Amino acid sequence: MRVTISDVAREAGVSASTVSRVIHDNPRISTETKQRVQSTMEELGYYPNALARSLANSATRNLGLILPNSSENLFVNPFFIEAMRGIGVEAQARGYNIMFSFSNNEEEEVGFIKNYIKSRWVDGIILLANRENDQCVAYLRDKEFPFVVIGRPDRTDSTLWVDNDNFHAVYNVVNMLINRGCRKVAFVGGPGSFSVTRDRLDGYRQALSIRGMAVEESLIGLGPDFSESGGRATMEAILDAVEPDAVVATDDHIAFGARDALNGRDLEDVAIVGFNNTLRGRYQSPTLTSVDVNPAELGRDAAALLIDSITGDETGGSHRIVETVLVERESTSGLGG
Amino acid sequence: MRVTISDVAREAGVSASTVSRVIHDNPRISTETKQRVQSTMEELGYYPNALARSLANSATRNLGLILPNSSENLFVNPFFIEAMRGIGVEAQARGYNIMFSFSNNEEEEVGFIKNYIKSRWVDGIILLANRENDQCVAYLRDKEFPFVVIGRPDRTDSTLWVDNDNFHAVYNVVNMLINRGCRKVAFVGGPGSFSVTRDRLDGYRQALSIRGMAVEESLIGLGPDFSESGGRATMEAILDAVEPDAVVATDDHIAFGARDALNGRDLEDVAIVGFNNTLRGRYQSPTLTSVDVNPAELGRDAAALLIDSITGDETGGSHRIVETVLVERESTSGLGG
DNA sequence: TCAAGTTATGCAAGCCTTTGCACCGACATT
DNA sequence: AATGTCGGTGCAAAGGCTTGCATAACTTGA
Repeated sequence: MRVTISDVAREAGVSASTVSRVIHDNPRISTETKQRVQSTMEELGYYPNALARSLANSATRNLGLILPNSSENLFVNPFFIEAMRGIGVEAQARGYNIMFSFSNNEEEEVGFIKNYIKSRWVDGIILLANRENDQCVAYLRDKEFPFVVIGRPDRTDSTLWVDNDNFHAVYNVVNMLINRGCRKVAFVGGPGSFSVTRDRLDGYRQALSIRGMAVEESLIGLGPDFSESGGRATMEAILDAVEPDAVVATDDHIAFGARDALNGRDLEDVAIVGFNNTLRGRYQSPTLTSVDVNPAELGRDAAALLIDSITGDETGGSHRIVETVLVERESTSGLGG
Repeated sequence: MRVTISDVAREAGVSASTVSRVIHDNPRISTETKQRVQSTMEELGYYPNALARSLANSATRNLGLILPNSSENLFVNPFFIEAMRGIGVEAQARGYNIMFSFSNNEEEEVGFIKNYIKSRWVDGIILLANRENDQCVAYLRDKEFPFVVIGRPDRTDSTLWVDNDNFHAVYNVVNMLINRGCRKVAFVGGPGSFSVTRDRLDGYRQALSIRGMAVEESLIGLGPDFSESGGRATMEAILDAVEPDAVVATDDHIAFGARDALNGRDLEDVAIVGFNNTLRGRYQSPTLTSVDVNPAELGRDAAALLIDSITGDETGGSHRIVETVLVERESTSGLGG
């Protein structure tokens, strides 16, 4: 039989409440009693039953993590595992456990969330997906259950979120390209329905404007997804109208597709910058300059924000912005300094 | 306030025990009562509290997943996320939740396991690491706590495990290489302390023997780790003694290192086969033939085995072997049919 | 010397379900 | 008519911890 709080109490000659207060370091316990109880706990090898504890104070110190549509090729990039690592490390450091679910569609995601909440397994939920008009967000908001979104949500009020400064990231990239002599920078994005795409496009436009360069709409293309084939098609469409000297793609896979299209027209010298710093970009020749969005940090901050909110610490605000890092490789090395 | 079992009981005019029995579909409840209670539950939106339930029957329907040393570059290959997906999908399908921890070293891993067990959060544990002489395994065995290992453990008695048939996988690869005309097949492995390395080496030796070819020890090299640099050094050492016409490496990264060494001596035509079917192998030119170890299946089987064991279903045996698949690409395309 | 504080601790209810055992009424049996 | 059987329910304990309130012993102050 397992040793319980009352075993400790009996052995130490006190009541269970006293033992409980010792565990929680309640100041109303005398030093002497505290020490006696502590050594008794040690002696008996007492370890609190988390279930009973959670039941008593309706808080589990568990967080639920909802991973998006698992079948997607999203898993080929290190974003998810890295984000999970960031979340895990932060949570562990603060005494929280993580439960995760893989879902195949939005409906399933909502189902998992519902189950987590109703069965009372978790104190808060982390969403690793940031679709527009997200049902999960809607549900959580409706239930007023603590949650945090990685990626900027549709409505930023009354929602915790963590994201990169996507505007600024692209702004800097475009600025760098202009500094190095590029004059016709194309933008190849993913779906415009994602805030990440819109923010990056805004950064692109702004950078050109600030430098007094006209924004040519024919240099801008948005694809149907974040895939290589989407990038290829989008790039082709741009190339039918105009010939750029540099391309900013909102994902490495899109960038590879774009490069394919460029190569098909013997435009091997066009500079390319991608996003997400994938392993493939690091190895496939020529290696790809890419913006690292720092997924581990995104995860860490998301967990921190959520835990703060659960514990009532609102000093951290409602969101965090994580720095991006431009990793330069061969795909931009042909440019001047 | 949340609706509890006694709310339902009161509303339906029965006792809480009856409601509980209805939930568990106890045959001793009359059909009439059952239906009345069910509609009352529906009406009130009752959802059982998992904590109270777990406390009452000392079973949580949670599984703990221990991920190995997170800082390792192991995460660059899709093995982990895929294995996690397999585990997650199987567990979910059977009504189990997964809790995970990232740890930095073996000691931390044991700490997490200890916490999971003592705080009673989980009913079983899945180890995604398979070191030799693993402290986690030792601890779990000592506590007689249900667990499963992905990768063959040191002692296979009284332990659940899931692995590939590594012997057979390499046996087949070597056989294929011989069939296509190779006569000097080198073996570049990771540390010999891992069973996976030893099994694969055995398969290599056996394949040669069966075909009546002598095993030249100078064609065999084991490296210090599973890294690219390790593979390079090991290959160099082999090349100092003999010139192979094909190489079997026990990991794609090792294979890339080996290729580097070969290229350094202008041996671009040597065929190479790796393991783990990494994304990099798929894209870095020339693309790499590799053995896919089917990590999602490994995860799925591990979860299934563990859950069976927890629920007392021993019919599935104590281990499962997952098929591997050879994915042929350019690195072996120069060979004859 | 007595009321009013303090300080240290215990009591018991509460968190929510599960389940062994007891019970009750109805019907069958002799 | 007395006894046995059995289907259908309820009681209450158990699972282990937390916490508001009560209480007892001691101080303090007037």
